[in-house]
Amino acid sequence: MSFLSQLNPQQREAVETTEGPLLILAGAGSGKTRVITYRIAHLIENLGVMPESILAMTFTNKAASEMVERVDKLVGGLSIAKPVISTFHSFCVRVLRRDIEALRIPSAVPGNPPIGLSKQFVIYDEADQQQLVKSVMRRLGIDDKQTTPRAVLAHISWAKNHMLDPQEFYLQSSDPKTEKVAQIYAEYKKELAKANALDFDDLLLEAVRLLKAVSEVRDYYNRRFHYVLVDEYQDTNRPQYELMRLLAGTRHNICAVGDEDQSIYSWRGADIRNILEFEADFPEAKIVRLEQNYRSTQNILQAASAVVANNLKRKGKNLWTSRQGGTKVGYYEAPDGENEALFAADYVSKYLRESIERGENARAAVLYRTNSQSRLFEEAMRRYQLKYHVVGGFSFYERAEIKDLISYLKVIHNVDDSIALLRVINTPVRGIGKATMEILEQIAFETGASLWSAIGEAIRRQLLPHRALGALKSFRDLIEDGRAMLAGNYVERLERTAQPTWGQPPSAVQRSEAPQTSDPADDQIAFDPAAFDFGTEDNAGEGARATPDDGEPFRTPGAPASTAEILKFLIDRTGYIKQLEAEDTPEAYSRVENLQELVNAAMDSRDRGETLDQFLDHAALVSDADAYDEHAQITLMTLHAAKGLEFPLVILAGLEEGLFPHSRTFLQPDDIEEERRLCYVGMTRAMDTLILSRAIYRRRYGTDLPEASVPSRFLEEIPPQLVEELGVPRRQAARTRVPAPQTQAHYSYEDEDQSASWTGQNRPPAKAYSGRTYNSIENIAEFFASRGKKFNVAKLPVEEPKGKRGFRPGQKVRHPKYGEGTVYQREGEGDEAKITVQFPRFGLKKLMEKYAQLERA
DNA sequence: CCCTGGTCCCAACTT
DNA sequence: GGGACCAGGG
Repeated sequence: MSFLSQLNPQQREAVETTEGPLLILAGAGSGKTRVITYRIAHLIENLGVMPESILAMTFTNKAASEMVERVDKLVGGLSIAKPVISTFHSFCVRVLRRDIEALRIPSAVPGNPPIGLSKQFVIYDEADQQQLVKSVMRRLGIDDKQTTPRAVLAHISWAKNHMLDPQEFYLQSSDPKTEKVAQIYAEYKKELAKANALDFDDLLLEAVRLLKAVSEVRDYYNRRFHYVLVDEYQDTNRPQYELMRLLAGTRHNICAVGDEDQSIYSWRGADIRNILEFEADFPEAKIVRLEQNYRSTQNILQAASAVVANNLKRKGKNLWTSRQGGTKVGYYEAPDGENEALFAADYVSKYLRESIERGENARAAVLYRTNSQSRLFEEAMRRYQLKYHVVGGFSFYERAEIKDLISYLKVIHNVDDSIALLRVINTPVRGIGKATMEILEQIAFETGASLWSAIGEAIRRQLLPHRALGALKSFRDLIEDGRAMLAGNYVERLERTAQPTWGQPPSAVQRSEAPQTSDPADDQIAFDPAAFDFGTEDNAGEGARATPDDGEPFRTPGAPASTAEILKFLIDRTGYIKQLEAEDTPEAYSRVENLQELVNAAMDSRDRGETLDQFLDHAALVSDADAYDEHAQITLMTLHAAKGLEFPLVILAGLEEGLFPHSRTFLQPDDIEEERRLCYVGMTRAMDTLILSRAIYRRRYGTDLPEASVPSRFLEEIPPQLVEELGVPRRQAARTRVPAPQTQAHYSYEDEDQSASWTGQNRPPAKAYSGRTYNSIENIAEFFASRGKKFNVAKLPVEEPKGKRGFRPGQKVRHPKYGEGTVYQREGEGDEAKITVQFPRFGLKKLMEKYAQLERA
């Protein structure tokens, strides 16, 4: 009971109103998360509600895990049962994995399998979706120059977010272009079904459809969950809204928390009406407003409020803070983007140093509108030797090598996943080229089956040249072996096929054991937590592997192999890592490291007792925002990713018309309002200091000449008395000529006398990035690798060439095209021999000795 | 059949 | 700044 005394009267009212619909309008920094977690704790501790009958839904995994942690602190140790705190998407995946087969309908043809997805469905990410749309468009003969797959996908997603199926979408389309999109949408949907796959939007849609269509399933959840909380309610879309209503059942114990001023996801289908019309949906609803801000100073709050006050579509509120005054909002006008970034680095480093000296919370964030802005800030931070953390951009699971291996797992998990299959069928190359693939696709199309079936068909009916068939067979064997490992009958398969293809056969005692059925206790009493394992762990029932057994592939013979074991098998058998190591470039080694990291992730997953499909779900559902590290001193991220966070210092960069607000939003007044809310979100992240900045000249694409920018309209919306201009007087900006592209020296502060400017004494070190001099070739390669660039370091000649006819390093040779050169290196033997030759005019060339018509010179 | 280099075209936010 | 695609050489 004691923790309730830590709340203000409004917060307390929100916490103690447990029955019936409740809308909590929580202004920025008003203690929203605190209210949600205390409310859960109150239900459990004071009212004796069973934890597992509480469901809280958030948007990001990060928000969910923070909530879990905080609830744990409040009621920790009280009970093993836990409330279910999950993202919408993860929740839906769990619901679907359990019961999606209830949506199946029997086939019209007796004996045929039922129509509809199986529990083994896979989740398609954006890249997968694009591939699929592209192939559909190709087949329909639609020119992808005029209508890009990207644009089509955006339309499809829009339709899904508004719960329109292809027919409905077609009926409402008014122009030929949209009609075409509807046609693609219909085909796309069929293809997904064929692949036993769902895209992100489907996860929500299908869960809603399931709950609507199957009353047993709905009843199950209604018996199970008595209290439902929804976080970030302003950002829910139509399917999420319906899901919430379905889960609320007849009890209507629904608690929605949100702030209409922070609605920033309308492009994802978020419907601000959900929050504005909550009372209409639930007439008996109670509304509590949290208007005391505990985060920001008065100056910051006033400035932010003044901006958002220009919006028409809002309920309006009066946020107040007891933190009177505070430093003014800073505004810095940089001559260009590079300077803006250097200013930020300079300011942050000074700020952090001073904070640390005063023993204060030393954390800062640079926020921007678009991910591509991060590059300049990263470079500036490195120049100042500051450690920073970037949220977003390229995520781990988007790396090519990671996607390759994940795709292998996907195919093993579900052979009909044609998109994954396409990705790996010739990766690493095994001689399955374009011609072969065209025939396979033809077969698949004609038989109406997946590519996998087409492979079987092609082999059975000998529809391809010998060599292609061989390659296909070896691919099929690889996948079948993986599947056998997964099913736990690898040994049987080995004995049956009598050709051990991989390493040494596991020293296993053969045991015929059916692949574990995932959930034998499907229909249990409503509140057995084990029956519905939403928790973070505790799947550790019957099927779980024993202790970790790194090193040896099989400790439990005959049992299904873990994801990690299958991964190791794949890496070994495909020679993926070996091939990378042979490349012998910094980039290749960093890929190897990534793969090792993937195996580690799989081991962690196994230790949590997860199965392959759970591992794949995780890989599909982790997001960039989840990579946020709260201990990092400096964080760079987009405004969207910053939602829900707070920092003592916030630098909000790129306040320019066209960038922020973004040019794509100019046409629609509603879109501009959303940009303004985004600005509000950004400004209210700041606790003590808020700096806004803008570049007078900005380069749009790497090489183009910089363009002059117009200050963002949001700047003018801030009352001038709250703002203080920082740094360089205007004359300096005027003096700045349009810089020639890529001339680093121009921006170094030593160039111009700016001792009186904002740079103060804290000059950037003269050395290049991270203070290292990159003078040797290895260093340069390392530098490029650290920036994700390709840079091949020629291997020093170490081996003695053995070939009798071969050319030796040092020899002079003549090439018909490149002229005379000197042999630098020789690799491989016989037909495989490659020699690297230094040509005076053309540089290093790696040539196949067999083909290149080299002569002695 | 694979690899490289050149060219074209794109570039908002994210579960 | 970079991904996708294509042509040409090995």
